[in-house]
Amino acid sequence: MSDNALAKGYEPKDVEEFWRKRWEEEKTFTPAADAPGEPYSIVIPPPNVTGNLHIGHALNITLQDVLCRFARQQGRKVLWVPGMDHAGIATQNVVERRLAEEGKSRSDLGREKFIERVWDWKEEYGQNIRRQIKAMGASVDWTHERFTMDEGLSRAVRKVFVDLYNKGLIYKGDYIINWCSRCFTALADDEVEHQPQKGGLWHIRYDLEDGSGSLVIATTRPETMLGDTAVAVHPEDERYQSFIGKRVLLPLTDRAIPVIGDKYVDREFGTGALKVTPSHDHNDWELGFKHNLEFIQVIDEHGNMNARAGKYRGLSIAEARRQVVEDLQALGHLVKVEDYNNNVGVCYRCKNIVDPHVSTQWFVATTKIAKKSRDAVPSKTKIFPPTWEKTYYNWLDNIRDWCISRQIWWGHRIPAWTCRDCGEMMVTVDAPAACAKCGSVNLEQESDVLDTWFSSALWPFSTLGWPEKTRDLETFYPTSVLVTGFDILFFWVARMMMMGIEFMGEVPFREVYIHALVRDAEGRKMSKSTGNVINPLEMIDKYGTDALRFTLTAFAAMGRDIKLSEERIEGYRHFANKLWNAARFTLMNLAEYAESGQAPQAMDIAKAEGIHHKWIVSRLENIKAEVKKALEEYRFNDAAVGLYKFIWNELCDWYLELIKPDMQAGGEKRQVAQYTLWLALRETLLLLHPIMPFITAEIWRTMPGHQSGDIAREAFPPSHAEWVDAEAAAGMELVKGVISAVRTIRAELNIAPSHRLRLLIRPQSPAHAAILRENEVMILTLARLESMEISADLNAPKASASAVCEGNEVIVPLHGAIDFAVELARMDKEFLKLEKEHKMLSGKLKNENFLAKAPREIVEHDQARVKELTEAMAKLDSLRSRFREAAAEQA
RNA sequence: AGGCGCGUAGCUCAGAGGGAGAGCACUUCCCUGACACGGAAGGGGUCAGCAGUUCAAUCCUGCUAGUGCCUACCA
Repeated sequence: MSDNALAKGYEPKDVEEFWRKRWEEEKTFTPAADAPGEPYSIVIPPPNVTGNLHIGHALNITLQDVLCRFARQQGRKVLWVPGMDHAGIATQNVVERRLAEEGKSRSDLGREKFIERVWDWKEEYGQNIRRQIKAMGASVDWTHERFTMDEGLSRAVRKVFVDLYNKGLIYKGDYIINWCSRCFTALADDEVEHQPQKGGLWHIRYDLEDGSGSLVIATTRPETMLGDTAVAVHPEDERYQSFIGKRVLLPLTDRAIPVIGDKYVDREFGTGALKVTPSHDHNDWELGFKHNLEFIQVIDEHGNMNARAGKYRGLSIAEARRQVVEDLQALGHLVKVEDYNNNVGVCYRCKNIVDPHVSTQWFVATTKIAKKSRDAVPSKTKIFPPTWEKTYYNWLDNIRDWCISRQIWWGHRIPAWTCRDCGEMMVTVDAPAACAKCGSVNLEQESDVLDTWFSSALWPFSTLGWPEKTRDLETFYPTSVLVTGFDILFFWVARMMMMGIEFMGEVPFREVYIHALVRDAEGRKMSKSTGNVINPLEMIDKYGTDALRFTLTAFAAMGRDIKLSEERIEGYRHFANKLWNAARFTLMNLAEYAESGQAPQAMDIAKAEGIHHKWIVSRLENIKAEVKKALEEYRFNDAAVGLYKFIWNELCDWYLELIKPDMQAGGEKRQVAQYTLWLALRETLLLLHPIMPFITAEIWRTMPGHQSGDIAREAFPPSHAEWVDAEAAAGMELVKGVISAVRTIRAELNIAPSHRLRLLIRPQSPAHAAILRENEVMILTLARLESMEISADLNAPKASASAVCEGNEVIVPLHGAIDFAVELARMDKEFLKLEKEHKMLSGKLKNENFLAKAPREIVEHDQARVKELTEAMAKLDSLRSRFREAAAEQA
């Protein structure tokens, strides 16, 4: 494409490729170490390295990019750090699946080989993610790219681990965790999905040891009774009060277990008596400690009954359940079985049922450090929109210690070594050469790795070089804002807050902007399994990146879900094309500057001739302020929609049309129009650039005066208070109104566009007459008139179509075959509209309370409007009567 | 169970305590020298229901019925 002629329609592909390459080669978005300006920084929420970017990422990236580009325009020193997350379980899963296709399992390879394999995959997939981030036009600094398992970050992870351990904030302990016996790993609470499932509620009779009676418990998991160590009832439950303190015989076993009282028990549920299995239920675990009960594990980590289950040993959970129920029935202990639907926890990746299981795990004592993070909001970190604060508080207030060990291979291996000889445990950043206690070199490292979120929690400072005291860290920490979806507010945002405060002594970000979740047309979360994903790359391919970005930005109203439809993207592609063509028009009309590449001679528009020029710069000034304010307040959609309306409905629909006569007139008129047009386009491009970087960059470099420059390096257009001109704006409204009135008459009466009309105007005032006369050429052109006559006492033919516009009678004499009925209907409709408003307002003005209590401006405004309406109605009515007479004569 | 949110034009969604908006779809006319990915002119909504606060409510408050999400739990 040559530099000075734009193609007829906007073709995004080549343009985007050109700019992606140029921005990358020129390192446009790498801030110079000595760059001036107040630092502004964002760390990207690192996408999963094996994932594919979905539309949610596209939204996330777009919004961050809008902020970064806007910040650069404001003269800030901007750093946007890109990177990826190793996503432990998810990534290992992907690789394991691939191995399975080759008929291998990870144990075939062994730990080291397997991890090598994962690194290979990482390189391959990482390239994919990188390409997608680039496709979005993200102005990240690739020289700062990080990976949660690169060397620096791994070191940061170990350092944090060791420090927390030494402070007593990391500990190893038994805990009841969610265990997936298929993946053979612990799962965090948020890795467990709940699925409704049909099951039963078994009522089982337990007899008192002293033979004085019995009680019936209800359970959904009868097989766990083998591990029961108590029965709990509500202490105020009259049915069972007398049982408390006694013992019952546990059927199928030879054990007697106590009956305890605890308010936790829900009297309404089941029988009101609860069997307590501390080793196989989260709540029972708590009860076990509270009441000092015995902990008996009857199920092993494979999901099979163990030796403590006696004769049931070796059975799977399902088999054991069947067998236990059968035996209970045989012994007469089974009272009844009800159908019961409950939610079972399943593993989020393999959908296997997750069972509570006691095992030794590592924990971060988040219960001890959560408060500082809570207190930092909103004083140190503000959350937008603020409604999310409550959610954040709620989570931190109910936080439990964080289980950070995972029984997988891919991830940060826990930096703890145990001496095989003396059992001493050492927690150190670097592998110890020998046991600190006995000197043995026979050491073994923990096999578990850390939860992925552990390294993610350090992201804001680890990516900037911590634990070294780097210049980046000094300059860019705390980061300016974190942009993310609410789905990871807890396990990511809150944890970053904790770690940032703990290790940097300062919150990781000044602001958090929570954006919507993108859902499909039915409002479902997009996911690969439901097959409802909208692939951003496909959208980019079809409609261009800018159209996609604009759509996402226009949709990004705070706190709402986005139901994206492809039609919407298509609609905004039209917008890109519209802008493109406005640029073509501009270049075409600046032909004489093309050769020299010089900008048109600057002039003072505020003092120039022509209210249309004054009007457009006045409007430009408004939109400039509007966009700036909107972006500062994270009202992305307001910025986008405001620009859309300005560009399409004002710049294109009116201004470009209004200056056509000037361009043809030549001379000074043309020069003023050229300069103003150039200026308006220039500033509009700057305003739109953060949202639509590619098309604005491309148009920018073809404009005279820009010497093929890069709009990404330009500042936000300065404000010009002197451009704001209410008078010009009002004048233009009048001119536009008259033109529209004529157009309406033409359309309703079906008058061919090629037919030039005569226009008569009885003006509302000499001032109005003057404005209309001054702008005669524009009116003639845009309304397609043969002539325009303005006079207070002109003689209008009776057979005229007419309208009233701001008190001016607009009259179009008709000749030839006129459909009187159509015109009468039109005038009636117009009159009715006025009448309706008049009636409403005058009614309001008769209300004494309104007059007494409403603000004066409102009352005055309404009074003025009523006066205006009254006049307009009178004029319209008289015009209508004359037309009726003409109609009668015709008949 | 608790928390949060939503109901506005046929569809997808903005919006503000005082004259109801956009995109797409629809109707009529037009290939007018930037653009048919276009232009001009239109049609279409008791802003879920009920009650309250207010001079004024679609916007604030409460309730009802509906709907969605999040968190916890469901022995």
